[in-house]
Amino acid sequence: MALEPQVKQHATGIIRRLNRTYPEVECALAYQTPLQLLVATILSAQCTDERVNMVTRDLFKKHPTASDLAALSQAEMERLIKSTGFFRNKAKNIRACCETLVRHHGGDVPRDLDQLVQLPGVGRKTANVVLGTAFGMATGVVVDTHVSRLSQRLGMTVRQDPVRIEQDLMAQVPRKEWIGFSHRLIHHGRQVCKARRPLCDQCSLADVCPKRGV
DNA sequence: ATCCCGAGGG
DNA sequence: CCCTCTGGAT
Repeated sequence: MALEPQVKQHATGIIRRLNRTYPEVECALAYQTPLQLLVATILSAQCTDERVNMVTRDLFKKHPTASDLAALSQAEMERLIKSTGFFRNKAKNIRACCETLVRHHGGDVPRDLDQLVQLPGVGRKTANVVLGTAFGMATGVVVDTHVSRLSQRLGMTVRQDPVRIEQDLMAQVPRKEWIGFSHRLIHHGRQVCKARRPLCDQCSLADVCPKRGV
């Protein structure tokens, strides 16, 4: 199914503006290894990145590797990550996830989307972040709450389902831009195109946005 | 569709 | 008080 030329032009204009506005932007989560990015991304569900970084700074200082993290008790892990919310599920998932990595992957993170998604607590969004950011292997566009909201406002999709949204975006955005596009949209969504009160008067995408001022 | 869940903004 | 924050599993 061929894409309308004007749809692709619309996307090109959005990408160009994002790249000019945020030439340096990258992943806002702090990490030193792929394993740490994986854990930080699991913690980032329904939580601000600043809070995740506060928690992981202490967590990774004493427990930097998968085997360190797998060795923590459920109660101790819960205590360390409590302020990120969903702490029971996240603690259980991180422990099981690290246990699996130690047992089946030598404590390393697999560079494979299908294997990543099988890990407890790891969905498509998390897997795309890790592969694209830590390994430089873009397997898709990262679709989180910000990317969903902004791609809808910008008229790049009318879907609600994250998988459908990702398909629409992958068709409009060149592969080499997938990860940068994701991070810039997320950054723009936090700073300007906010969920509650979007700052349309200071938005560098306003001239190509169907929803500007709404 | 629903649950998990703390923290901050308005 | 209500909404939102880089979701995932059931």
